[in-house]
Amino acid sequence: MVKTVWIGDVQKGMHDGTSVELKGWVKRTRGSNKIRFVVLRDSTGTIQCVGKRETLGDSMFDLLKSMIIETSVVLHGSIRVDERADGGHELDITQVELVGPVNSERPFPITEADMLVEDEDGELTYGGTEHTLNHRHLYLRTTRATTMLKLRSSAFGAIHGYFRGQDFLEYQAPNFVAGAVEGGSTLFEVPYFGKQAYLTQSWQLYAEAAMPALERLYTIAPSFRAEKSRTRRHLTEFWHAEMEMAWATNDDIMAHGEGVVRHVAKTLLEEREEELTYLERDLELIARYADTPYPRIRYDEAVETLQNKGVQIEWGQDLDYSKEKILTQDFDVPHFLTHYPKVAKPFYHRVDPDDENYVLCHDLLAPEGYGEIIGGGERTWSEEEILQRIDEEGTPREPYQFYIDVRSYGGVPHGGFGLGVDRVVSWLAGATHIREVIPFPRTSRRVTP
RNA sequence: GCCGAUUUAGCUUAGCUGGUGGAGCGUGGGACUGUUAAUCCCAAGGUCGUGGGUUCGAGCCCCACAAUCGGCGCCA
Repeated sequence: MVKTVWIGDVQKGMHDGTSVELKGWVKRTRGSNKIRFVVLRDSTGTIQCVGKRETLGDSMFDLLKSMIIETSVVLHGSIRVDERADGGHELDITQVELVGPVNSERPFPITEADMLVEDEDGELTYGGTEHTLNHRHLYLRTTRATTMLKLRSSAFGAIHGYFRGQDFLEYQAPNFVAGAVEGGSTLFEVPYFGKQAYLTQSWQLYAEAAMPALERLYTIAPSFRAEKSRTRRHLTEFWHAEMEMAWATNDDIMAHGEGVVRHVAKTLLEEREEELTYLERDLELIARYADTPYPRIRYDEAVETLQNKGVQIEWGQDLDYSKEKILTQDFDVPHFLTHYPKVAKPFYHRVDPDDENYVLCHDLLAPEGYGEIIGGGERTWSEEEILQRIDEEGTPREPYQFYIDVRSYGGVPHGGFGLGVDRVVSWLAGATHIREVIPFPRTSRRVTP
């Protein structure tokens, strides 16, 4: 039963002239009553398989003819180099085994036409129709979806590789929580044995609790935010790569943020050149994201730049997406925005000791209009300061008692960041929408399938 | 929460000033071919999102509702 021959390897020339059995799914068929071409697909690629009536015999040839799109099959035969076949290799079929049939009255509902839908501006959109979203479980088999999932896998691997290579420990926090990290309005409420619980928005508060124990820690875990955002960069459930580090400054943390993003870009180039090429990504561009240092500018400079460009903005205002987009136009690699005004950020950000109007924080903005991919900074670490900041904001102390306690027993300077993994993949893949890079996207209007 | 748009066959769509709907893909049948999203012929498949209104007559005009999509705010 174990599969030993992979189509990707066949197309690399690893089985030329040998007899093999190929297991996979029918992607497409064409042919006549005498010769039949079956394009077979597996997770590693596609290959054209040829069957002739005169060699297969009538019953097996008719069986081959009955295999419609997405039928699962085992095809036996020999591999031959053939320029006429896409990919350069071909299987001469000698035996046909039907594994899982497809009922022709209910054929595979995703067709080529679904892949090539133009919006009003003539731009192609992918998998964004109601039909493809309703059939997401089947849409995943399409080349584009599979390609995205491969990039995603490599990105996850790269993040783990980066942090483990830097001696960070992987650490898990609960997903049921009692308090908010961000604003309370974006919490998903969950009934919890007669009490009110929420789905976590971030691993951070629990990571800070473990910071004095582990000192360098990270995770990749889902976070949940009940934002009714309707944009191409928002999900209600997204995968959050977060790190927390003791004895670290804002600059130290940014260095890791830059390090991990560049490492993801580098890994995709190494592991997924074929997929990036399929997506028509400019490999030199990705190489630049991997090799070039990311500039750091302060909030004040950003505001000044925007004002010089004639954008209406006042000091103290948060930088929304439209303004981020104008800023990113000046950069061809991601760049950091640092030192936001205290009034624009929540209590856990540490106030800059050099100027109490600012906090020691940073956002990393991706180019090409993809926007914020990292938010992080130094944490308010002394007990007095955290109590003062919580009270200032009018946030109740009670749900955060454990968070305050951490500071009562040997608090130290520390910080960390959260990275939107889906956003990073979306950006590096050049996706038209973030839902392209996650198998079952959760948005404000969809939880199914 | 705000703004805009869409809804016609399983899917993608065309539809003229209002006069009972065309195509491509897919599916079935046939022809033909070392085919490349094959090609050619034929067939099945539509209460035009739902409800109401205007009209002699509504896919098309008006109202309501629903679903979906796109953008903004907010964020990763």
